[in-house]
Amino acid sequence: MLTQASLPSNVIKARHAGADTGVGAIEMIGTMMSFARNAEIYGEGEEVEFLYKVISGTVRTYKVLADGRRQIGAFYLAGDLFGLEAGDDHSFSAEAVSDSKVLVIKRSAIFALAARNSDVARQLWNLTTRELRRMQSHIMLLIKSAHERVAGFLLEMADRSAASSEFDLPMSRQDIADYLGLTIETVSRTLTSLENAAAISIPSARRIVLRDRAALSALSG
Amino acid sequence: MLTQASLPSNVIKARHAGADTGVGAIEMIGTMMSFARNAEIYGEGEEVEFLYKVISGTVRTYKVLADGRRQIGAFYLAGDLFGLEAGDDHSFSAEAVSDSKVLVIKRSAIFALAARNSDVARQLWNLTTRELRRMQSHIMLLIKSAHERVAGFLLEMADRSAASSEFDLPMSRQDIADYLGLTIETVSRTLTSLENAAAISIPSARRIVLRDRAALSALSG
DNA sequence: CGTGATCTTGAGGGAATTCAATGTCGGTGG
DNA sequence: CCACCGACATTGAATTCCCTCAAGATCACG
Repeated sequence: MLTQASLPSNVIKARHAGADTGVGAIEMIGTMMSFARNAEIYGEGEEVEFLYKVISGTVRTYKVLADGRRQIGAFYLAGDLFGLEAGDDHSFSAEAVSDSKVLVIKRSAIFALAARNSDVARQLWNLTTRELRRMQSHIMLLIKSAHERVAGFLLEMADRSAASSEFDLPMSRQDIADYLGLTIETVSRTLTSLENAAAISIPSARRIVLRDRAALSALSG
Repeated sequence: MLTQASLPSNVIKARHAGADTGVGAIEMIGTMMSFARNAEIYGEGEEVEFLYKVISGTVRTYKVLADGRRQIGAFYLAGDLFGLEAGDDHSFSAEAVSDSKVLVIKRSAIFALAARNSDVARQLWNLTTRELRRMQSHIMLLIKSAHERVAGFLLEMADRSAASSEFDLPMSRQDIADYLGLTIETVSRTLTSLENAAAISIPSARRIVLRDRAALSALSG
């Protein structure tokens, strides 16, 4: 356990239920920070200094290619941990999709903790393997057709939301497009098409109701 | 499929230069096995029991969707480690692309070693982060155009080959297509087009000579 | 209400796929 | 030795899917 003296004055000792995410003690020490919509949390190329936990809101990680194309690597919802990357520097940038509260934990504190506490080490490992699985399913999405990608994305978001058959999309169509490797128009048209096929309904642009999960699953390849 | 019974009698204590791959002691104990072209090394859904090091030949990991589409997750060349996955079960299958020799190491032996030897633990971590980076760049490939994917793939293979400007492709066009999320025809056409553009030459189907690496880089997005 | 941002819809074109045929290479048996 | 065969690769033609460019529609917010 770290001593009070070793921490900045504004540290909050926040206690959260860790069982749901399986990460326990890691997030028990950190600083709460707020980020406005579209605010940068960290930038590509910066040193990896912190681990982050989304308390409220949504975060996206992304990379911009030389020609301006943007690829979104992941969306992180409330409860998700992010910021742990391969190597010492961030290969992605992170931004708040909507106004967000994020618990910021010093990486060095975690690694110090992990060295002495095998439970923490295992939690770090769990976090990493979860990230690996996430990337694998992202790859499986990206090889599919537009309909399959969008259907798969909706199912993923539904699984990650509390109420699994009805939820709000925190991100714009552009964000979804950049996550799925499609254009904004294709995303929009595909959503409309899924609605016409009675697989979903879209009471408002950001609200999704799953009407026929089986049809969506079949569509998602 | 491997059985535990096949291991004890013929264990080889193999010593390899570990500096190049940064994995040192991990591969010092294991069993050498040979796999014929297209032979299965492990199957999707099987328990993760071993870690593997390619000694010679090439290995592919892949997943087959319900409708028969195959996605190749990665190619592993001589010197590469593979088989370490998120979770207790393999989410991909692994096959020999060409006749291959593979060093098979018990997972439990490695983890036992890692528990006592922090150097081994760090090597395991390095292996994992390398896998994360590989997946990230795979994702970045998959959002691009066919020309960019193929150009990027060739550059990747060149970097991983000894002679970086001229090399043999161990895998078929179908393998490349399934790795890049394209059809075999598109891969073939794109290679021909790159040759016509004087970026590469293809003395034989499996042989690639990089003629204009700058052009390829530009093409690869 | 206006104004800008976001989203949807339409028309047309281009890129990749599909279906089909031909070409090439390595191995095997006559 | 070489002719044949099967596997692999290339090429062609037509189609489909997604993108681009463009115009409206809707929504959030001052």
